[in-house]
Amino acid sequence: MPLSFKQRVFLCVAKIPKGKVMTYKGVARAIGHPSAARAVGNVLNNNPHPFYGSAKKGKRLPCHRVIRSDLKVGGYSGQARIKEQLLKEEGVNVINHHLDCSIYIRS
DNA sequence: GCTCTGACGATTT
DNA sequence: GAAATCGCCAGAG
Repeated sequence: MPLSFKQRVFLCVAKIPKGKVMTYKGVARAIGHPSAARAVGNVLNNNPHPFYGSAKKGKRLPCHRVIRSDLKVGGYSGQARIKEQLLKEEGVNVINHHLDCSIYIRS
């Protein structure tokens, strides 16, 4: 049985290396649904393993590394501020509320 | 099976 | 360049 849409999103986001970010569109295309960027956002919203609240274990999902195609931070369960902070901590340059285009992975 | 929602995307104003 | 509008897809009720 093929993995669910949310499972694919989960795995794809988990593969994003530290210090790099991926767009919702990129993730959507990576899992075979180029126009399902919105659905990807839904999955992350329902993501059971938030990054900022996890102590250890590999079950954490670095959803903060997923940004909008506009290079904007996007949302984060109502705490977009935390997301931006985490990105900065990982070496991502945020310029005028826009993320550095040189660290964004295009598939 | 239909309708509403949403951490989006691209285009137009 | 920013804001508003329409279109998009997968989940939940």
